Amino acid sequence: MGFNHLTPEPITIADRLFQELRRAILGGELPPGKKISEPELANQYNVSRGSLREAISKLENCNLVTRKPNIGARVVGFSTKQLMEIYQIREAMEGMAARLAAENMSNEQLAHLNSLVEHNKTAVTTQDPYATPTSVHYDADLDFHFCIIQGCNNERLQRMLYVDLYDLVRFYRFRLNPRFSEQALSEHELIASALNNRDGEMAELLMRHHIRASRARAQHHLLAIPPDEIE
Amino acid sequence: MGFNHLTPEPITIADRLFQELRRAILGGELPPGKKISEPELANQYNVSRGSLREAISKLENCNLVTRKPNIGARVVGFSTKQLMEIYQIREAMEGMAARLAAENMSNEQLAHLNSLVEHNKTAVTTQDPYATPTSVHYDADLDFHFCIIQGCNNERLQRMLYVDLYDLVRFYRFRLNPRFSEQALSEHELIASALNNRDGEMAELLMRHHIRASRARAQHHLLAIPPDEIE
DNA sequence: AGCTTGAAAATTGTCGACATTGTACTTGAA
DNA sequence: TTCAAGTACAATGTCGACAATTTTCAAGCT
Repeated sequence: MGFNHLTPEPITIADRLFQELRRAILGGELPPGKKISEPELANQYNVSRGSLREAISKLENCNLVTRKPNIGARVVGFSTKQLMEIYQIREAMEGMAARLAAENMSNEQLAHLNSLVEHNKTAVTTQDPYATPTSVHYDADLDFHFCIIQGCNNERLQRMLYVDLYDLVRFYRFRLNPRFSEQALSEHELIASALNNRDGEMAELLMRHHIRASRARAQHHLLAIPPDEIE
Repeated sequence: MGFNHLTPEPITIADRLFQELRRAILGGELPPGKKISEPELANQYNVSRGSLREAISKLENCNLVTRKPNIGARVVGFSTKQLMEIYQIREAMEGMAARLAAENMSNEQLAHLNSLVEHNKTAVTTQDPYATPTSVHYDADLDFHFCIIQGCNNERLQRMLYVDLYDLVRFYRFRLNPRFSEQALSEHELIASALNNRDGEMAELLMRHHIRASRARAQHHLLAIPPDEIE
């Protein structure tokens, strides 16, 4: 699973801890809403509580845990409302990112994006049995969005999407485990073609439509799940 | 100056430190790019380095300082490029916030917004000598945007704007000290009227236009400043 | 003079112990 | 039996000291 985005080398102990805990949360070992016990985890990972607290602080930045003074930290909770909120934010921010990418993306980045779309298309049509939705399509969708974000030439927008939002996206995606619809694929193709034409206005429109549609698909998918499994 | 947004009571020492340092950075006591010396500040505020480090961590969340492993923290730097990036992000996020506010804002919130606009209009037309641009108009603009954000009914969008972006906005605004143009006021009126009509589409369009225009005004204003005062 | 090397000083990272706050349980009375 | 208060326990907040790394600066060489 694509955990190694923007995490170069763990220099310090707190950094290493942060990455391991992040992985544990995104991978489901630490369930949503679980209390994070400082003494327990410090013991488990053989580090001091100070370093652990710094790691928790970083997790708070990614919105993967929430802390209350004198009470402690918990893994972020799962809620349909929050998921819908995230889609709204992505619609706005990634729409802008697509517009900027159309204007600023390098030709190399564009070529990479096209190869992603192409590769994904063949993977879907050939119905490779090993290309399960949880492995291939999954990361393919993420990679598509990451590639565009990377081309937007706005460092702060990139950082906000990467560290403030996309860990939450992964958090929900792992738990919802959505089938990657073929409709989403064709939406990707449309966006890519707008980017190839360097049409920022169109790219923003199509990206917003794509994310709104994804939100609707997720909502529809949620209705089919027994309510007791959610939240 | 409006520093007391979303800062209820300093429960813990680290919280208090965070607020004081935040104020120091936004108020200009700690200049952009200044190295943050842990021993020095810990001594100055009579706290342990541990608490100070936690406060610095919180400042990092607000994007007011940047930290590098084994090197230390610095107050965020001033750069025209970054300011323009922030305007682009605000255009996307606050545009969405305006759309959502049109749909979800309570009548009380709407009334408050109207009173803000009205009060601001009279303050401008009467040319009250005490209503200097740095005190009244200043916070008036911030309050206007905050009021709309508060009405958008998307908690995460609110938090992202408040904690991740608006401290940076204050950071730049304090240093640029822009004259509040009458054009901006009329743009506010237009946005308010769209919100009164509960027209989300129009509210988003007008908000985006307003922020894009503000960005152009800021850029124009920057060109009139000797380059050595910037960065 | 300018550059490289090396040691000394300062700064950041890490740790364990103490203080303070929250929590759970027991005990007692209505 | 149920609720309240108090006590004991556990978790978080805070601190000072030690270890590892970076920076500084002075000596030596080309």
